Amino acid sequence: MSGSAMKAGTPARLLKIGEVAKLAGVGIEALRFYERQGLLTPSTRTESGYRLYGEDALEQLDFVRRSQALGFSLSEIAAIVAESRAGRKPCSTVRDLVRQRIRELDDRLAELKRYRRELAKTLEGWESLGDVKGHVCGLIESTDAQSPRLQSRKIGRKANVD
Amino acid sequence: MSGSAMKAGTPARLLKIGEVAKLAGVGIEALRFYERQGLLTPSTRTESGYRLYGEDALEQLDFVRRSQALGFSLSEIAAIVAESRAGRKPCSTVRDLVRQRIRELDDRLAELKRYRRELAKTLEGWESLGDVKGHVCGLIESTDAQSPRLQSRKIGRKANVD
DNA sequence: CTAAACCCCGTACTCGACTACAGAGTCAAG
DNA sequence: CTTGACTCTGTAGTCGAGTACGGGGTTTAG
Repeated sequence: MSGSAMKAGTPARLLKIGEVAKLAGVGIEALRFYERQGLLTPSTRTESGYRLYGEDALEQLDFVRRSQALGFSLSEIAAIVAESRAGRKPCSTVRDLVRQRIRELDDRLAELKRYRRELAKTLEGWESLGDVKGHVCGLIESTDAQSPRLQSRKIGRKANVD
Repeated sequence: MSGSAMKAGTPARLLKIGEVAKLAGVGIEALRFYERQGLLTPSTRTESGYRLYGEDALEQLDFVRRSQALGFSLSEIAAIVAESRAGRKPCSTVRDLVRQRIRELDDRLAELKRYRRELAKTLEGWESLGDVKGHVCGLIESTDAQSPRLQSRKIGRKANVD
């Protein structure tokens, strides 16, 4: 990621929050927010209280972003980070987390595929049908005879634990 | 779902909110909420104001639930419902919506698959590596040399429109 | 030296999809 | 007739991941 060209000459320059934000492509407020969540602590502060981040902050941020993308919530990420910072190997914890996430991912993948198929089928149906008016075009009903009883209504992630 | 066995003898019996809730497996509050959102209006009210739903309410709810599962937001669904109730064929609108959703779905599917692969790879790496402590186990970094630069950081659905 | 640009903190707001609660009225069984 | 289950309205709270704002202090370029 274009970051291996500088190695000598830069003795871990400290960045102010705005620079980090710009470099990482996140908002300043997000950085402060991450700090509150224990996700990314500036390595120092100036006399006057300005946050100063080491360049590793960018890596850390990347870690956060990528973990997020992989389906972890900020609090999970925070937990991992905390573990790791406590010197304890977060590996087993993290591994469990990851295993679980993989399982969830598989489920969601399957679901999404099913939905995709349904949508496509529905669409086809309409296309060949011309315009029936009124009634909602039978959007979903009867595309599938087995009523797949969707269990994760919350398509976003992680149905709320009832 | 098991609803074609009653056809004669039941002159579209009216259901009270609690019955609908039970039959549909949603909370009463959710039904009232849906009503506020224009998603499901009871067909009548009693003198005293009790909501009375026809049996089609169950179908409608199913429609809502399934549309949701297919990735539509409640407001999109409401729009569709409104269109259809206005007598105008929502089909073209809906078709566009659906086409778009399919595209989005494909993207998400691809993304998820990629993430899945990454996760699995990471996990493998750990498994073969034993426990390194400190540092976050290289959770993500360097699993993939091409830095897939994730564009939809918001994995939930529909990155906020910048 | 001054003004613009940057940064601080704390609080409050956003959005989506609900859920909870308070206080009051209604309905069916015993 | 009373009790308890059910329903009404309206407002408020939840969760996640931030964003926005107000009222300051600080740094830096000109």
